[in-house]
Amino acid sequence: MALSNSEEQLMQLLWKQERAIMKDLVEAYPDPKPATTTVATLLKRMQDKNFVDYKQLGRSREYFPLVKKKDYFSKHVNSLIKNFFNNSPSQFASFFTEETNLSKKELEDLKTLIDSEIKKK
Amino acid sequence: MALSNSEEQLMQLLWKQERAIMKDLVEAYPDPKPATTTVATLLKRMQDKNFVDYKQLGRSREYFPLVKKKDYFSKHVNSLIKNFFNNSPSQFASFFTEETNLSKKELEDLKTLIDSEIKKK
DNA sequence: ATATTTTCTCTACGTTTGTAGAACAAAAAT
DNA sequence: ATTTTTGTTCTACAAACGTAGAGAAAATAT
Repeated sequence: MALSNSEEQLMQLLWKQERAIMKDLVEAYPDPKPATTTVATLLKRMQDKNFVDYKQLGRSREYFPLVKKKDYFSKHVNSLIKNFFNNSPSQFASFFTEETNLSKKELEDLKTLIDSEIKKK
Repeated sequence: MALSNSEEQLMQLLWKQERAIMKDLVEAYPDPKPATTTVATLLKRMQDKNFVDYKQLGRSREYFPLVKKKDYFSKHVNSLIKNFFNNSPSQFASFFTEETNLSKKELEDLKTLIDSEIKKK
């Protein structure tokens, strides 16, 4: 099952911290910070969905992600591509290149990168 | 306000058809098709959210999107980039290039495309 | 003219989400 | 030892979602 929006937001914080106890997580929120119980509820639900787990550390729990950001992200992009671009990554790529405002330098870098990818093939 | 998942699915159908009456939309669904009332409800909610409008056409309504697929999509990508790549499109681009399995030809094409973007700057 | 089909609105209902209080346990501070 | 802080679970509750039936109006078919 997928993460809801507010769960995903919390997940971002957890990815950033790698492992964290409740307090750290609550503090990492921008103002207005949610109630601790809110975060607790979210963490619980995320455990049920198998996105996080924890290790009992003395009095409190150290939470950590069970899913890598990269993997999670990949799925997102893939479903975007699937839904919006007829499942064609290259169609997506060209759209992206035209629409996003990359600077000249960024474009050059990207080109270099693509070159090295081509070499790998 | 954003579209929910099932609303977005319907939106995809509408974008594909450009303008469509209820029946067309229901039929465009893959099996199992939802009840017409379900689609009607979704369309209503989408009107409230200002994503679609309709024109009375004889006995029935011809629905059409108020938001371009391109724009809608841009927002998605942008928020992805914001959330996952620290707001750096080029970081996203490199991730994308490495992770997606583009063929050699697709990569070449992309390179050409980037070149023409560079020229525009 | 009457029956049938199409479409729409209203209503509904179980589920998921966003948010948090109450209450309790354990640890830390005094 | 008593108070305070911290973290957790349970419970709650309104809003949003996914889905669709009932009923009415209008168009079409017979």
